[in-house]
Parts: sequence; structure tokens; C-alpha cells
Amino acid sequence: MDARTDTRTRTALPRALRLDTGALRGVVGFHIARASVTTVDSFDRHIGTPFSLSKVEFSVLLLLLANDDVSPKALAQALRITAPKLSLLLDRLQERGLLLRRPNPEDGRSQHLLLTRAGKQLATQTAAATQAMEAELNQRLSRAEHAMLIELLDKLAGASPA
Amino acid sequence: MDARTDTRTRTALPRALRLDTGALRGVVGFHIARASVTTVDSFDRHIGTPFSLSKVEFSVLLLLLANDDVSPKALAQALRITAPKLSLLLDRLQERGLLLRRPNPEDGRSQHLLLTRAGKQLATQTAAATQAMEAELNQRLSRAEHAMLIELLDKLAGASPA
DNA sequence: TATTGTTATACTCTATAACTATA
DNA sequence: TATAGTTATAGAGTATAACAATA
Repeated sequence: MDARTDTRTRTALPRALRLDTGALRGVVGFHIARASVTTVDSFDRHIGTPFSLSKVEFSVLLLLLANDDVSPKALAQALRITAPKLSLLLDRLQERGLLLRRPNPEDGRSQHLLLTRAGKQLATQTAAATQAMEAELNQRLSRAEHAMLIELLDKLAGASPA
Repeated sequence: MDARTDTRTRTALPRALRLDTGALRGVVGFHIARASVTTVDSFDRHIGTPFSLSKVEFSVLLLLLANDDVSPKALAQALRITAPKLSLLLDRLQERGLLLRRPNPEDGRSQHLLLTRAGKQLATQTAAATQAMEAELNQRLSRAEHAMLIELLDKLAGASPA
């Protein structure tokens, strides 16, 4: 398929407008920033817009779907967001009837977060939607490259400090 | 008594609670977001803080160092930022004496951006600083993995390098 | 005294709309 | 009428500080 006939306009720039990346060529962070334009755009179309979820809200739903008795503290660490940010985010998800905050019986300061029936349903729907989202990326990456990319990104992110 | 030392109700599980990433495991965008925490932190320490530059400001300097007669329009497209955002960004760099805006003799609506002597010096300094920055990442990635990662990210971005 | 979670506030980044000047 | 660049405004996203409840 000719790149010129690609229907998505955000991805391909006319050759004349492409700049020499110069010293940025070897800077991983620069290439990550560029690639994230693609992934964020894909997320918005497949999940963000149709389900009215931000990237972090989506991540929260899927993490709660896969883990029991998660506290806000643990979530904030896993997602690298601050506690105040998460607090407001959980408020919004709770107002939408997607999750509940239950007191931790073993520690009155802490909470257990759990998805409601509607929350589990939405989480499952969005999890299914990731299939089409990743399949779209596989127009550019083979399945092996896709897996390799994730492996290298994880190495770069490093095992989160214990 | 410190709960940490109370072994009666604790299992052998470590305190560090890493969550199951669940359906996020195969989502490239999620891993990109995690990896960018590492690269942004590294950028801030090596370049952002010591040179008082944002990521985009740094990218502008290096792109202008590598390309002549660049217009704001071309820069905005290359960096995927909006024209108003770039306009304010160029104001700041100009106030710092790092670049100039010259009218395009062939089109009165357009401009040519060029680095001042100080701008070239700073761009060169930061370009040199990327060596240490990337070397630090190579504690986690071999040189081959580093190159492979950039190649895969470029494929994903659809910005095939020249 | 330390920790969990919340509220309040501010700062950055980014997007959209309206404006100008040129073509 | 269309394009390049600017100005103005508003909306997310994120960070820090102060607070309440519990350990």
C-alpha cells in the first residue's frame, strides 16, 4: 500500500517537510515521543473516544480487573501518578458507577478498590477493544516486532524499584 | 509494634506489591508510557535541569542546528505541536537570545528560523550531553538493543528515517 | 511520629478560536 | 479565498502543600 494513499493524515508527512533529525537521531526519548503520537491517536479512536476514558482511567480499570484488593496507594505507584491525581480520578470513576472504595478491614487508613458489575463489563469491553487497536499497529510492526518492542520498552523502564 | 516485623499474619510474599498488568500486557502504548518515565527522568537530569530547557525546546534547538531555512510551520509539523504553542516557545527562545526570526524573502507570510551564536553553542552543548544520557540508558539496554528499539519506534511512528 | 487518603492551589502543556498580514 | 504566524482563552494533566483519620 502506497503511503500516499494512507487515509490517516497524521502519520505521513510530505517528504519535503521532513527535517533532518540531526543529533536527535540517537536519542531514544525523542523516538518514544514520536511513537507515542501514533499510540495515543490509536488509543483515542479505539478506546478513549468510544468509551469516554482517558488513558489512565483505562489503565486503572484493567489493573483492577486483573488484581484483587488493590489500594489507591498501590495503584498510584504502579501508574506513576500522584495520590491527589488518583483521588480525583477515582472520584470520577465512582460517580460513573464503575468502582467502589471499601475500607480495608486490616488497616483503617487504607482502602480496597473493586470494580462494580458495570465496571467489570466496561473493563472487559475495553480489554477486547485492545485487540483491534494492536492489530492496527501491526500494519506497521510484525507480531514478532510488536513483542520485541514491548520487551525492549520494559527493559528500558526497568523493573520498578521494590 | 511495627506491622512489618509481625510475621504471624504475613505470607512469604515481599512487601513490594507489583500488580498484574493483565490485558495491558500486550498494549504497546502502555509500555511506551512506562518507558517514557525513565527517558523523561533521564532527560531532566542530563539536559532539562542543567540547561533550563523543556523537551520540546531542546528538540527545536537540535532541529535548527541540523536544518537551514526552517519555517515555524515545518517545525510545528515535525514536532507535532500546534502553531500557537510553537509561537510562544519561539518567543521564549528568542528572549534568551538563542534564535532569530527572519522574514522569508520568497514569501512575506513565512519566516526562516536561525540559531544565534549562543543558540548554536547551547545546541552543541546539549547534543554532546545526549551522549551521557544515552550511555546511562545503556545500563539497561545493550547498544544493539538501543539501536533496535529506535528502529522499532520509528516503524511504529511511521516516520521512516531517510 | 508516620502513613493513607483527601482537599486546595498552582503551574505546565496543549487545543481551539479569533485576529493580522500576506498570497 | 487560502495560508503563515500571532494573540487570547480555556481545558486537561500534574505537582506540592496542608489537612483528617488511623496506625
